Parts: sequence; C-alpha cells; structure tokens
Amino acid sequence: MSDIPKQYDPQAAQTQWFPYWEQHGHFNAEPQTAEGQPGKPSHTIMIPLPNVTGALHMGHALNGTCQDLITRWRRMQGYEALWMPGTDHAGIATQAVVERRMFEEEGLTRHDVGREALVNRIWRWKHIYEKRIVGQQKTLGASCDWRRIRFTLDDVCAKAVRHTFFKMFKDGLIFRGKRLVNWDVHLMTAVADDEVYEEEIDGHFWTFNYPVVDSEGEPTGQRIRFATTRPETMLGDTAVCVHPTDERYTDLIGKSVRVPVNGRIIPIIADPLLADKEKGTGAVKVTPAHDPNDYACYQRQLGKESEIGIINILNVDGTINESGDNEKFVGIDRLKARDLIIAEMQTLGHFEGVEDRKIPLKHSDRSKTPVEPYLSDQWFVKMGDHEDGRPGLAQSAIDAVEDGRVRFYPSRYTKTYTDWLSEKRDWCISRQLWWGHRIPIWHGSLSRDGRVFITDISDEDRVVVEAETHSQLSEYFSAKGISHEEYSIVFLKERGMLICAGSTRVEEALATIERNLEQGGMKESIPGVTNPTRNEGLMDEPEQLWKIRHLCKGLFYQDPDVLDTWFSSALWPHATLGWPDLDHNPPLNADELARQAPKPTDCVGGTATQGSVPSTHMGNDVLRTFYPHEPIETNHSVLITSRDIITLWVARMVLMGLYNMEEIPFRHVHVHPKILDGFGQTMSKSKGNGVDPVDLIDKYGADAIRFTISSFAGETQDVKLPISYACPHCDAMIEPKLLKLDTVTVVVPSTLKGSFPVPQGSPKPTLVCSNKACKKESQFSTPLYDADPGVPIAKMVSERFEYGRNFCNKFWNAARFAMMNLMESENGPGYTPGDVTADQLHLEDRWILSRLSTVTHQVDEYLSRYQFDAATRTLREFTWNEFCDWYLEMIKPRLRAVPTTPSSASDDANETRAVAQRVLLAVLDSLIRLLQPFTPFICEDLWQRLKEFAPLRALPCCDEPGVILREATSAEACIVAAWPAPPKSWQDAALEKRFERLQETIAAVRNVRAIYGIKPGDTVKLLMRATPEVAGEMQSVASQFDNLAKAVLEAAGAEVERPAGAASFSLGDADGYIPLEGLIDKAAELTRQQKEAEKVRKLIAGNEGKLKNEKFVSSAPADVVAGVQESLDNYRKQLASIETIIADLS
RNA sequence: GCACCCGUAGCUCAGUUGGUUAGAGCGCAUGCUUGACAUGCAUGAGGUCGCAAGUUCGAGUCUUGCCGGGUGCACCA
Repeated sequence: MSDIPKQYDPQAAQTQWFPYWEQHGHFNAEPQTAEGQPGKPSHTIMIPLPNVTGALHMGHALNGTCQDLITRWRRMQGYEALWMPGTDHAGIATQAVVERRMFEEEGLTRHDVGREALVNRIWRWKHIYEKRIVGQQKTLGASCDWRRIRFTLDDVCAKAVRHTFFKMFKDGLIFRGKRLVNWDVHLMTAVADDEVYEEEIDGHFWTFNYPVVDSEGEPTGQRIRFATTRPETMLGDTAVCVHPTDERYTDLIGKSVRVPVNGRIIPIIADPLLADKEKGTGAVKVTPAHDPNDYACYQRQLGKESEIGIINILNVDGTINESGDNEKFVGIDRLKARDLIIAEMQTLGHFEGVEDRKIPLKHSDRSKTPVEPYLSDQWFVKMGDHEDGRPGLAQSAIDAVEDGRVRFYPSRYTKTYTDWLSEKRDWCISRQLWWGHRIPIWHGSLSRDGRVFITDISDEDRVVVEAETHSQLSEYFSAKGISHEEYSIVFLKERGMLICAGSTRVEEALATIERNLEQGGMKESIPGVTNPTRNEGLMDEPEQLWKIRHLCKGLFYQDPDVLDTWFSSALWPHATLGWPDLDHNPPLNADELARQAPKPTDCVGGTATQGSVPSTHMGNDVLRTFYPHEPIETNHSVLITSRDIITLWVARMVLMGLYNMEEIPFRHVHVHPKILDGFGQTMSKSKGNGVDPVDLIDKYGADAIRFTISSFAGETQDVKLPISYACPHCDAMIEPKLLKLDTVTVVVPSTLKGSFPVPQGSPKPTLVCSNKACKKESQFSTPLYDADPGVPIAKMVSERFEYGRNFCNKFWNAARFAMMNLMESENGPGYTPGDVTADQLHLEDRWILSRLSTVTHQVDEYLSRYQFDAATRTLREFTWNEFCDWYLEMIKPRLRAVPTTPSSASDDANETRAVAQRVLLAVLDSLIRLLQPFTPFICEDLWQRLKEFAPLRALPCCDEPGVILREATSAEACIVAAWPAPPKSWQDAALEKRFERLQETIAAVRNVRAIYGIKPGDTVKLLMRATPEVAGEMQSVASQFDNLAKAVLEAAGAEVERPAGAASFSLGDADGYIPLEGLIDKAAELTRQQKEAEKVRKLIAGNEGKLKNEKFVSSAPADVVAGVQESLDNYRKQLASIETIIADLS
C-alpha cells in the first residue's frame, strides 16, 4: 500500500474531486419535466446570498457548511437536491466601499464621476468579488448547482423586481410618504437604521427661554424655559410643547412664543406623549423635521386646531438653508451655527445655563460621522391589513408561521419573527443610492404653471384617472406596441402623475421621453408635459434641489432612488427559479455550464445533464419542482441562516412569497449560531478580526474546517473562535490583542510594530514574531489593509481546527489500515466479495454492526433537527472510539489469519480473515457514506480508492433472514451513493452491554499495568472471579485480553480466589486479580483499595438513603426504584470484594 | 426600559421529557515509536454545574429573585 500516504493530503483531494463532481454534473438538480410523473422528491435550499462587498469570512463558512451538509445528505437520501447559489448587490454597503476606495485612491467623490461611471465601477468591483466569493465557496466544497447562479441585479432578478413592484403599485400597496431618516451629511445619503451605531460623546445640555407673546406679537413678559442638546434646531422650531396637565404651563397652552433668533411666532401646544412633566423644565421645543419624537408629535397634531408646521432647515451637506429664516446662518455648517446661535441667544438674554452631559449620538457606520435626523420623501410598502379586514402582507407572514406552514429551528426564534412583524410598520423601500434596482416610476407634471412636483402619494392623494389624459398616454404607448397591461398611471390631485413601468419596453419608452426632454428636443413627448423650468420654490427643498441638480433635468424624470436591497432579496426564493416567467425555465449560466462540458463518452445515450436548458418544452418546470407546493411530501425545503436577518430577510421572503406565489418560500428555517472571536465580539471587516476561510483551508484542509465548524453548530449559543496569527517564517503562533481607535476597537497582533491605523503613505504595520529563535517581521492579514505585494504575510489561524484535521487523519489511517488488510499479503488472500451470514459473525462484528445501526439512526435524527454538533460528535465518537480503538484492534488477529480462540482453531483461517474483511469493508463503506456530507473530499478519495479493488462488496442486507451482508455494486461516486440504512434489527442492547463489560475489564487491567509500570511487552496473568454466566463470557473472549491488554486469562469462575501478592480491581459483577508477586507495593495497594472502598461506601450510603425514603419508593417510577436497588446491590458486592482485598493486604 | 440567549474542568463547549457515579476536545501529568495513524496509543489528575430561595421523593435540568456576560428592539428635552 505504498501509494497511500501516511497522512491525509487535503489539497490533493480537493484539487482532484471538486472538478470531478462538477464535470460529472453531480451538483446539478434537475426539475421534473412532466406533471404527474412519479419522480424523486425535491429538496431546496436557497443560499443566504452573500454581499459582493468583500470576501467571505467564518460566518459564511459556517452558514455554507450547514447548507452543504444538508444538501449532500438529502442528495444521498434520494432527493433531487437543489442548493441555489448567488450573490447580493447589497446596495449601500457595496456602493460605500467602492466610493471609499475611489476617494482614498483617487480623491474622487461620486458627484465627481457621475451616476453611470460610479455604477460601472461598482460592477467591476462586483465581478472581482463575486469571483472571489464563488471561489471561496467552491474551495469549501459547496455543492451548489452552479449553473443556476444568480445575482440580484441580473436580468432574471430584475424582471421579478419590476414585476413585483408593478403588481404592488397597481394593488395600492406602494405609496409615497415623508419619513425622518438618518442622514449622513458626509456621504449625502440616508443610511438605514442598521447602518448606524451609537456612541456616547461628551456634549452639552443648554437651557434657554423663549418669550411668550400676545396675539399682536408683543411680549407679555412671560418666558418659557426649555433645554436642548442641539440649539441650532431652534431655526426649525414650529412649536413649544408642554404636558396638558402640567400646572406650571396650563395657562400658556394656546398662546404663542417668539423664537428670538429668527422672530418666528410659534404656538405653545399640549401633547402628553411628547412632554414629560418630570424631565427638564417640563417644556420642550418641537422641531418636526429634525427629531423623530417631534415628528411623531407633528403627525398627531395634523388636522387638529393646534396643527403645527414642519420646517427643514438643513441642506444635504449639513449646512443651514434659507428655511431657518435667518440669513446669517445660511450656508453655515450646523455645528458652527450651533455656537453662533448660542452666542446670539446669550446676547439677546435668552440663555439660561449649560451643563456637561454624555450624549448618545448616532453615527453613520459608513463615514463614521454623526448622522442628522432629516425629513425626506420616501417610498413605502404598506404592511398593515386591508381596510376590509383581510390580512395584509405582515399578517399573512405571521399566519404562515403560527399555523406551522413555516417552522423555526430552534423554535424560540419564532418570537423574534412574529414580534417584529406584528408591529406592521410600513416598509421604507427607497434608498438615495445609485447602486441598485432603480425604482420603475416616472414622475411627471401636468400642471400649467411649470412647477415641478416631487409627488407625494398617500392613499388619499390618489385620484380617479382622468380619462382624457389617460387616453393620450395610452395612444403614445400603443403606438409603440405597448399594451395597457404593462404600465400603470396614477394622477395626483392637480399635482402631477406617476407612471409605473411594468415591462422593459415601457421603461425604454419612458427613458426615451426623459432623454429627449433633457436634450431639449421635444421629438417625442407626452402631451401636456412641458419643458423643465427651474422653480425657485424648490430652493427650500434641499434634497429635491439636489436631486434636480444631480440627477434629473426635467419635469419628467425617473425617480432617482433605488430600491432597498431587501426588496430584491425578498424575492430570491422564486425569482431565482425564473418567476414570473411561467412558460420556460430560467436560463443557466454559460460559464458554469462550460465547466462541466460533458466528455465525448458522456454524450452517448442522451442529454440527461442538460435537462433544464431552455428548450422546446413549454412551462417553468424548475419553479414548479423546486418552489414549495402541494403535496408537501414531494418536496422539502429549508432556509439556513443567521439570526440577525430574521426580520430583514426571512420575514420579507415569507410575505413576498405569499404575495407573488401564494405559497410559503420554505418549510423550515434553521437559525445557526454566530461565530465570535476569542474576545467574544462578532467578526467583521471593520474590526479586523474576520478570518478568511481559505487561509484556514490552506492550513488544515477543507474537510477539517467543515468538520470542526459542524461540531460547534449547535442550537444553544454562539461560538467563540480564538484566533492567532501564524508567523510565515517559523509558523509560531502570535496572539491577537484589542486596540482601541477613535471610533472602533480593532484586533491586531499583540506584537504589533508601527502605528495603527497607517498614516497616509507610511509603511504598513508589521508584527514581530514572538518566537525568540525567529523574531522576524511580517505583515499580517487584516481586512483593514492590503498587504504590500511580495511581503510575507502572517495569516490568521485558529488552533481549534486541529480537531477536524486530526479527525480526518485518523479516519484516513483507519481506511489505510483497512485497505492494507483487504489486499493480498503474507497474512492471507485479498478481499473477495460474498455474503456474510449471522452465524459467521464474531462478537465484535455483531457489536460494531449494532453500533453502526444505532449511530446511523441517531445521525439521521440529529440532521433532521439541524443539530449538526450532535451529529458530528456522534460520528466522531463512533469512528474514533469504537471503530478504531476497539473494532480495528480486535480484528487484527483475525486479519493476520491467526486462529482466534481455542474453539476456532480448526476453522479455516482464511475464512476467518474473509469474514473479518467483509464486515470491515461493510462498516468502512457505511462510514465513508455517513461522513460524506461532513468531510466530502476525504470520503470521495477513499471511495474511489476502494472502488478500484472492491467494486463489488458485501453491503447491509435487509430482506433475507440470517443474511447480514450481501454482494452489491458500489456507486460511481460517493457523493451520489445511497445513504446508509442498516437494519434496526442489528441493534442489540444486551450485546452492547456485554461488550461494555469487556471494555471495562480491559481498561481495569491496563490501569493496573500503568500503576505498576509493567513494561508494554510483558504479559500478565489475569484471574477473574465472577458468576458462571459472566465467567463464560470472559472465557469466550479470552483472546482479546491477550490482544488488547497483554493479559492471559488463567482462570474465570465463582471459585476463583485472590492469590497473594496480586493487584486487584472490582467491577461490581466481577473481580479481577493480577498476580504481581514481588512487584506489588503492599502499602500503596492498600491505600488505593481503601480509597476505592470509600468512594463505593458513599455511593451505597446515597442509594440506601433514597430507598429508606418512603416517599421516593412510593412516588418514583418503578423502574427508577428498581435501578437504584440494582446499583445498590452491585455496590455492596463491589464493596465486599474490596474489603476482602483490604483484609488480605493488611 | 422590554425581549431573547449564555454562565458546567485551566480554555472552548456538550448534557434529550427532572432519575443510578456530570461528559468531550484542547491543555496538563506519567508511560509508550520496527506493523494504520506521534495529526498517534495507554493511563491519570482536574468540576460543591454563577449566587440564593422555592417546587419535587429527587434539580446542572423546572420556577422566582439577584450577580455577571452577550444580542436584538425601543427610548434618550
């Protein structure tokens, strides 16, 4: 067996077998082609699409491992298993990373390069990172159907997005509204709630007063005091608010105050929710455009007598605009303006005091600058129920989980999901970005005065279509061959119109109009739409001004915003399967198809692997087969993801699936743990602790990474993964440390040299090896910088993965051993296939087959509940502690064709060897299959090696009594071999119990040998005192005592007595004596036995106490009481033996 | 403030519906290398299961409170 190396070489297996699987189409999932045709059940997993922002980290590796495991397991079980790959354009994150890079490297902002050029740059970024991501996934062994890879901005997904938006628009589910967003004044965009972080800063808390004025605007002499942390917002104040029952102010309610800095007269209103009698002065200024609470107050007051205004005082860049009604501050940054306003208030005598205070302030994660609450126009999806009481989008998704159509594993995450959905908050779907699905809406103005409208539709704004104008538009469209099904027009009360495009043709037609208008040519335009006119009224609408300036030049323009990333990813489960096209299958990826171009020999006999290429066949079989449908027995599906996107993504997929498909998108949702670093923090690029799985795979192998990861993918808690840096010169481990920077804490090597972060243009920081013999420097892998080319890099590694590496090596060597013994050698003939009957089995064969059956069923059970950790541990223990440590050791004598017991002395030694070989191969065969989902590369490698000399092998046989193993042909590849199903009848609890006793005895003998330092080569004698039954068992396996503990069983029986000068052990139902005349230290032996006796006495006392307790005896179940009684009896026997020994010794 | 998770051996974690002596890997100690594997084998040491009370015949497991760590959601004049 010289061709099997002593150590498993993961890289060799990975290089060989991944392309093999791909080329043979083993990852491909094919749809059923005709209705009603009986076929395999399907199994679908939709990947939680990684962002093209950057490379994958360990969290992705965990996520991918779980999905691949389930996919490979189901595939072997006979499912047509689809794992759908793809990536997400990740709107803001990707745009931000490209913008930042562009600024750092070229000093350019997006406004310098323009929309089209920026988007092109992002596409280039996307291509680079998608390739990297796919490469990482394949390195890990991901068995996705790569031909079906999708990207959320590709044509198939874009069509689904447009279709859905159009449908929702027509259904009245999409509306335009105002919303306070987190405005990043640096990037000049809104950022989502999850893209801001809070940081406490040292701030101030100022108290001012406003003079109360009478109806003529003359001061009454009264003043109202209030406090604020943002004095500049005074410019946007539209009210002062007090609590309605606050006696200090009740007489002022309804009166007015004058804002000293701009002279604006504003009312004093009462609002019990906004004002708090206990806090501050009890009075609060109201700035609806720049504070969420104030905005909520503004909405509450709408339509009431005390209705207040709303004034946006900020430009997009954070400077004060004209609406502040004081030209002194126009164009000044809001922070500068703050100081000026404080000074002015002081001068005017309205300043009361200031105190220092820690203020939690929201910062933009992208620019690390404070965000401003900022009122803007946004698009929303209505989540609430319909007016007639029918459940709306949110409710439909709640129902699906509550009635069990969608089930969470672990179930506690159900609460996260339903709690969030039951708020039914409308979903803001617009983003002020350039990278994403452009909102397919064109704004137009029909008004005659040339005003431009950024239209604002809420339900009450919609008006019945004016037939005349509508027909003009219809004419325009129909002249282009566009039917009225493809667009939807909504007119707004005398304010303009919105056209929603439902097809690319409409989009093109509308884009043509827009372009022509922009160029001033009116060759093609909608009647009634006039040339753009710059309107002065816009000047107080900074965001709109900005839009006009940068994005659109006319009265007729496409909405500049793009959709929230989650809008497209919510469609993922059906969009990727080709929805809304029901008449053909989705197209396959040409590059990926080329990878598996069938070799000439494969072409003979048909086109089986090409089944889902668009063909003459009509109908979308892919969608029909792989999207959940009735009857549910024919298809299964699971979503495997991390908990932080349960609301953002999982909930939205369910509601979108129900909306578009009228069926849930998946039946199970498995939520796996998160991976934290050794300091307990989540891994992320900005912290510098994100480990590239490929680095780890290079070091330990993909199987090792997968095995280790699955061993900690349990259901209870997150996983700490301590990492260190490996010195590239000497391989020593360098510990990481935390380094606090201005805004974040980052992870860097503890032996960091040089400043961090790097000042512009300075050398990159390095680490110094802590190994005294090395002391060399290297750069280190950090997502915060790219290392200089050609410089040695200390990669991030984690010793935790030795767990998996060692396991793979152990398994490799077990297989190596098996193969050596399956070949012809001086020990006997090579493997011959053939049946094995029950009567040919030895004790250890029956035991290992019993264990195999038990373990297989346990693994199935664990995997069906997504308990990867338990499944992994079970297989590891079985492989290492049972198969290797006991079974292989026990059959070694048989494989050497040495007669094993006196009674088998006459047996044909070769037959003994043959049976051992067959059972060995059968167990190994099953084990390779069982481990395939976990460690596919090593398994395929071993499978193919075994196939070379044992294409026929004896495998578990279920249908014939007495026949245990029967000849069968092995599958072409392990990845497509059948999942093991050993008969349950093999499980034999009594046998397993008996075997445990044997193991205990052997361990006890080994213990004695270790204590007395007996040389490994020396044989000892063993005498066992036991009941005739147990003694008989001992006799029957006597050769194993010799084999495994170098002990010759001299005697076994009830009459055996302890020889003088023997070391002893007591097991409850048997005592063992090992004569060690001369070797034994009587005093030490006595101490050892007394200690043992003490332990047993305590146990006896405990059990006796229980049995004396009448309540225990009467209320505990009978079997528990019997169990206690039984163990008490055993302990008493054991104690009696030990006491005899003690008496002998003393 | 509300919700969820976690606290078990030096470290990282298991521990099913409460039930006989609480387990694993790493690390540690001792002893083993010509026959699968030193990425290995054997043996061993190491835990009043965060604290307190309660329920129960019986609690690592259930309940309540407290302490400590984490996460999510609200809120922050």
